Amino acid sequence: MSCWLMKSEPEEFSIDDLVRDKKVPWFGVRNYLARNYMRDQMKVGDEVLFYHSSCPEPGIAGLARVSSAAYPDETQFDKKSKYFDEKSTRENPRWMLVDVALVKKTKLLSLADMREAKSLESMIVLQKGNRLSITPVTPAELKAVLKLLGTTF
DNA sequence: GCCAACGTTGGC
DNA sequence: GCCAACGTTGGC
Repeated sequence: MSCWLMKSEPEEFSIDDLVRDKKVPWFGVRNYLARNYMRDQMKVGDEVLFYHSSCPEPGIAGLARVSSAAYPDETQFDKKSKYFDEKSTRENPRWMLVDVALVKKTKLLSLADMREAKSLESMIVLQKGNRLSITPVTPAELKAVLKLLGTTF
C-alpha cells in the first residue's frame, strides 16, 4: 500500500466538493509522470492526502483513498473540455485517471505549518521547484502528517 | 502580477 | 538528440 499527495485547486474542486460527491474521477491530469503514478502504481485503497493549491491558504485539507484501477480520462475526448487532447484516441488513450473517494475532511494543515515541521522536510511537495500535482508520500511522512492533524485514516 | 522552476515543443 | 523558446504551475 502506498500513499500519495494529490493537489487540487479549490476553486475547481475543493475538499467540500469531495464531501458532497464522496467519489470523483481525478480528471484533467496532463503530466506524464503524474499519469504514470495513477496508471502504474496506484492501487485501490492507497491513502491520499488531499491538498489545496493556488489559493489563499494552500495546504492539506482532507484524507481520501484511491477507489478504482486506472481507466481513460473521458475529458481528453471531449472537444468542449479544456482538457481535450486531439492527439489522443479511444483505441490508444493518452491520459488515464483513478477514482478518489473521501475518507474525511480534516482541519487545514497549511503549507506554512508543513514547512515548519522538521518531520515533513523530505516531502516532495515541499521541495524547491516542485510543481507535480501528484507525488508519492513515504510511510514516515504520512505518519507525521496524521500526527500533526491529530487524526488517522 | 511577478517570477522561479520545470515540462513541452519544434527547428535543426 | 540537442537546446532555445515558449507555456504552465503555484507560492508569494
